[in-house]
Amino acid sequence: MKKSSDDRQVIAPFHSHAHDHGQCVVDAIAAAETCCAKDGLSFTPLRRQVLELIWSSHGPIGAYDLLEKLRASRRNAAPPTVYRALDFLMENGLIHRIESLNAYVGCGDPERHHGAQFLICRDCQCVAELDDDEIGKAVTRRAKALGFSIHQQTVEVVGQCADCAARL
Amino acid sequence: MKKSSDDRQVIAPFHSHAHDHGQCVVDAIAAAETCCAKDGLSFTPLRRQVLELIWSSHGPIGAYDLLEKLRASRRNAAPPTVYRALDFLMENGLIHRIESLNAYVGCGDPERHHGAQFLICRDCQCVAELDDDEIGKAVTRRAKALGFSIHQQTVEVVGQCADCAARL
DNA sequence: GGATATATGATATAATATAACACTATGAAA
DNA sequence: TTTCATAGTGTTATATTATATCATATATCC
Repeated sequence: MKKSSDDRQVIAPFHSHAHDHGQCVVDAIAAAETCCAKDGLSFTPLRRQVLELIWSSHGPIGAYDLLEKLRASRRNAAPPTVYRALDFLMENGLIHRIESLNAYVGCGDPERHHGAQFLICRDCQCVAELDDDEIGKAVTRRAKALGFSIHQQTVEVVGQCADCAARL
Repeated sequence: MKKSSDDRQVIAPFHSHAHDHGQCVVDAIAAAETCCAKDGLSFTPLRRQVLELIWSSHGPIGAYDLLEKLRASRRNAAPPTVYRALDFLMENGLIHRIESLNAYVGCGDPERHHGAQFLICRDCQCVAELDDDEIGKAVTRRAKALGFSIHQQTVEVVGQCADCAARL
């Protein structure tokens, strides 16, 4: 896919439900393998499976929905099973938590530590992950002016994506 | 308080625990009265009391903490009692919900419809509410480039405030 | 006053997340 | 090789946050 200046900082753009999502999942797992290997983290079968399920869901997914899917192959999975995997994946930048949805999405660029902004479509529930320098810098500048040192930024924008605007 | 260029867009700055917070509460309630009167909303005793409790808490407060305080004067208050009041206050811009804390704070500028960014200190739990044009515009610009129409922006930045940096 | 909408009371339950303790496997230290 | 330490998972229980539902009261409008 050719990049235009407008999507240069778009990590995970909005994409149609028609694209080859299976490939997205495969690529994401491969990237996670690489990350974990590099950092000496143990990417266990459980963690891998949870990450696959998150990517497979094609959008933010809640912990309990995840649990239900997980139970297809692990009959006795319990909430901690899922939450521990989620904690691991978040700590290591493989997924993000969308606070306003109590849900989780795969990170489109796990190998790079980055700020993130999410555009969340309230109609189709799809999420675009951005890493917009301008936004990040504006936040940093203002925080600095107030003597505030940033630990973590969460930018969540709820609205309607282009596809839904056209479709509805 | 004299305004410098740096706090021009700061709606509710970080403030020491020593300031006259009673006055903040009184002012906030007065502003809410004005807003509601202007918009023909019924600012009932319950809603007023919940707003007072939120402002009195001097920082983000959770629904169940609020419920407990509310029970001092309303023995049989239940979760819906609080959540309904919170819904009213949010819908009408009198408070904001901090997603990453599951908590609520009074809005420092209820009479004006505005975007909001929050700097949340993880040490003292204080919150600064900003309405930084640059941040808002950067978000808007990028959303526009993707054909995304914004409904609501939540910017939450977790870190350490200047006071805590000096104190710890 | 009666109809309608709005607000609150009251009970139950849903949805999200964590605590605590037990068990296993792996690998390092002695 | 035994012992110890650690990381990962299993299992049960419970905490925390939020909503559904139906009943009752209060205000408003005609």
